[in-house]
Amino acid sequence: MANSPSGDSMVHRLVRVIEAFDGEHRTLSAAEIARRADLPTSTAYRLVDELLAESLLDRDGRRLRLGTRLWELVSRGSKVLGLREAALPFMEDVQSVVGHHTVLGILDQNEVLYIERIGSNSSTINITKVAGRLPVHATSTGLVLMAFGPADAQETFLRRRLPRYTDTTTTNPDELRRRLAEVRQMGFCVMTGAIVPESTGVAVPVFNAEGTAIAGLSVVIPRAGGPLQTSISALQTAARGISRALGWDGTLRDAIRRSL
Amino acid sequence: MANSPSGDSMVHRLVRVIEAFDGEHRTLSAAEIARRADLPTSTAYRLVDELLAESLLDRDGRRLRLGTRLWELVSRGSKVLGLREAALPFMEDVQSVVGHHTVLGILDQNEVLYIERIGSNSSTINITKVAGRLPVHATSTGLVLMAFGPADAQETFLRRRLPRYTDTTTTNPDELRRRLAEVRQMGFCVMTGAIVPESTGVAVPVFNAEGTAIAGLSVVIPRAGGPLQTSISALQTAARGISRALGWDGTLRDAIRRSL
DNA sequence: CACACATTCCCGATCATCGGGAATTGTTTC
DNA sequence: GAAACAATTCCCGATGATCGGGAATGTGTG
Repeated sequence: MANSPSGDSMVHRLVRVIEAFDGEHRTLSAAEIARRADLPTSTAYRLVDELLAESLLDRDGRRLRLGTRLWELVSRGSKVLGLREAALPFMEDVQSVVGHHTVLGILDQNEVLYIERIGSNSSTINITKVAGRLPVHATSTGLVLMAFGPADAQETFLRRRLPRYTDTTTTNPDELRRRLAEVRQMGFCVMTGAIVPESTGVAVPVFNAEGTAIAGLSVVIPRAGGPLQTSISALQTAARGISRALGWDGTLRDAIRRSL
Repeated sequence: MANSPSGDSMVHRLVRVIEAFDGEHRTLSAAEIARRADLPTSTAYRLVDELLAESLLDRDGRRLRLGTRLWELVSRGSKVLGLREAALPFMEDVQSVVGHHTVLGILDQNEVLYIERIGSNSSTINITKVAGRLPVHATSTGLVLMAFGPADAQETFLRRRLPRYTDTTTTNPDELRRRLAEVRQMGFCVMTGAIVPESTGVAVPVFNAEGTAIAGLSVVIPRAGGPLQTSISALQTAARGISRALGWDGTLRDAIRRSL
């Protein structure tokens, strides 16, 4: 059976090609793409040609990189850019008060995807990366997103097997349920050393018009015990500002929530 | 000749689908995609299915949006994110001194592509958009990129027919050549009302290790005549900072340039 | 110069893609 | 609530774009 096309779809191959590029491999040669995407040589070369023709890849000599046109297309249409732009000014406010890393994350495929970060360029360990992912159960952002997010997401989340990172990582479903309830009651989440010790996250939800959390805003501070209350109120003010900037005036809903 | 596949490649169709989404159309139904991408209905539906399978599209009821996974993949591998992250802190510095819109742009396909903007949320008309394009010859950012960019780009640029936007837009090749020389000599570019009247751009180049401009940093101010010198030195300090942050220590080159 | 590797080019077989059409479901409108 | 309209899903045969092995050529390296 000599020339049989492999079963997977064209799109999937393209994804593999794009996935071949990452933070450590911003430029690749065609042969490297073939290897990393596990494609037959000639197939890889043909795909690269097609992508070049559409400017989805840029060529510099024999090195290839993801095209800026691709970034442009995706950014224009994705909701990420809008969210990021709405949030940035408020994140700066938080930053000026709290002074450590300020991070914005959303829920995607049962993980936290970080879409923006501004940081004092030294202070704390920066485990969060823009366009990077972390597990829901081990991050403060993850828990607020889960606590105030859509109900169906919570179900599937609690049904999954969760990995431990340090001895303070909570993986037990019942305990997580308890923590989620707590977060819902308090309106924020503090989590210490669930992935790396000596690093505390404080997160609050950013609500949409329906009152579901669509993003989590958080600060990462060196250790617990600082003036938490200051951070929390700065975060909450900012979160409300972001909602308003996005045209989701949460005032009414907030009032209801508070009066309960 | 009933069922003949249309001539264009798969990738091109996918691009058309992605292009169907933009700032005004962040969510589309499958039928809208078919119309906007000019695809036969059943083809569009099949493509949408494939894209959903790879999470390149997200589905919300019957509305579709560009998947955050797509944004993630592209951002991770693209040089844009790195540049943006390196630049942001310095842009904030500029912002705090100058107080109007501060913008970062790069050259792509003979146009200026803006990749970051921070702005006083009211002051000036914001013609620049993140992930938006403007022509080279009518923007200050465009001219610095051209003046200090790779030589071959200049050739093709000057050979092209250029549109006028206002009566101050420079389209004459010889005059442009003169302006480019001027920019090279001064080290910055000031341009007033070349696209919309009453809006002045001031731009400086951000150099890479080889001494070619890879980005243009600029501020947009309401009208000419303000304390230009302040803006320019703020921009230049920032630009040097960005180069350094990217690991391209421009000190040596700057010294050479200055001593000429 | 020899060797390894990257890149380009060629080509026949195969099967995923194409798109018309019809059936089904959902949404407006009067 | 019924009719008119649009959106979505499903089916299926014909077609040609895609597949990938292989050979030739280019590039760099010790």
